[in-house]
Amino acid sequence: MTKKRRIAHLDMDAFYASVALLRYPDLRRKVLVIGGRNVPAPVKKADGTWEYARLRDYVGRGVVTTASYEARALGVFSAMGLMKAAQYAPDAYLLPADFQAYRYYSRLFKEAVATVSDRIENRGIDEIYIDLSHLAQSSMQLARRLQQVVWEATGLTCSVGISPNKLLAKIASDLNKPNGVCVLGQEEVPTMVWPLPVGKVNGIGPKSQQKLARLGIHTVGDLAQASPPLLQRHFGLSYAKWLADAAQGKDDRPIVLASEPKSLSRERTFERDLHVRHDRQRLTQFLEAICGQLAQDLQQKGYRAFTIGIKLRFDDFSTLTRDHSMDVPVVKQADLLHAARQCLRRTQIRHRSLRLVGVRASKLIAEADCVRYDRLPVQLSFGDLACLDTKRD
DNA sequence: TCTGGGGTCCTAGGACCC
DNA sequence: TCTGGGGTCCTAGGACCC
Repeated sequence: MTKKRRIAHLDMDAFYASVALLRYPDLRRKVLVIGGRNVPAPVKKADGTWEYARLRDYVGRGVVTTASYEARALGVFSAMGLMKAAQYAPDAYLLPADFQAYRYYSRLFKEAVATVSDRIENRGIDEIYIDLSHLAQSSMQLARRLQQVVWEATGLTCSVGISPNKLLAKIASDLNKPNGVCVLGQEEVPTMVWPLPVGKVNGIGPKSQQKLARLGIHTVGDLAQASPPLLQRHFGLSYAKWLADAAQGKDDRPIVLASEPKSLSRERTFERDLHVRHDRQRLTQFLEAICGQLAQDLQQKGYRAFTIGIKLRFDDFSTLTRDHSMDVPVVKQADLLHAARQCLRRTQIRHRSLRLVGVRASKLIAEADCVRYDRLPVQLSFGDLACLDTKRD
């Protein structure tokens, strides 16, 4: 019998937009959208005020990264194309993303949270799970305390959900946003969770929502009442079981305190589609640049990769991937590029137009663990290496 | 006026091995 | 003279998340 857990989910409120407001406070309570490539940074005028880009002037393929709550009220949401968002909110102020600033404030708020509990699972730049099981205070006290330390460290608000597991904590943190607190117990699942649309459950995305809707399942309550064989027929054994558990608020995933990256990647969507033959030079330049960035990322983070893959997105938005594995891990731009070209050779794309090219490094090995590869002739395989090891020892 | 960029995980089929 | 069965690794695609 394991001790009852107490898990918090802490979610920063409109994080990118809120960080921007720290620097540009005159945009507070304004309709504000963050996103896009080539969005001009604000310009300081002679009188000391700032001049901002407007959403209606944007041209390109960028999407909304974050919309302020005022912009959301007009129907603008994350991942929406900026040109489409401009239809809903043409007068919105538009700021480019500033990832350096986000990383800085991300570190600040996480460090502040660690003073309350250091059992933290990172879920990206603006949210975390926190294990509070070992603490004595009430959940409400802890939630308020978390909000307080984050506010004091950053001047930013967040929303906190506290529950017996990650699934419910995530749902809870969303219930009273922004600057909200919600303590949600297992026994409240029927009254608080069942009325919600299935899409509120982390793990049920657009595709599954559509499929569930076709079965007449719209709310979590509908899902809780669905017959197991029906779910199994449409979603397969394992996902059906997960769906049924989720509808009951059951989830025993642990808090993961540390993890190593599984892959690193870089990709680039072009301003206009590029034809594989006619725009060959431009494509080559992009591919080289992407491999250069990825090589830099690998070196900075201290990894090499046994597998390099490419990702191509065509003008019809369909996607193709190819992987190329090697016996010796690579990290240099020229080696990434060579591997990427090996992938490209296995495609038939001469007559197609591309909107995106990406390169991915996977099967990573820490730099510290592959010093040995430097001394080996390239012809030696991974298997040979194991032999050498045993002989040496 | 369609749809970014960085990730994780799952599935399914084929190769390969015993 | 028609063919097992399990395990594991690899690749490709897709769903999902922030």
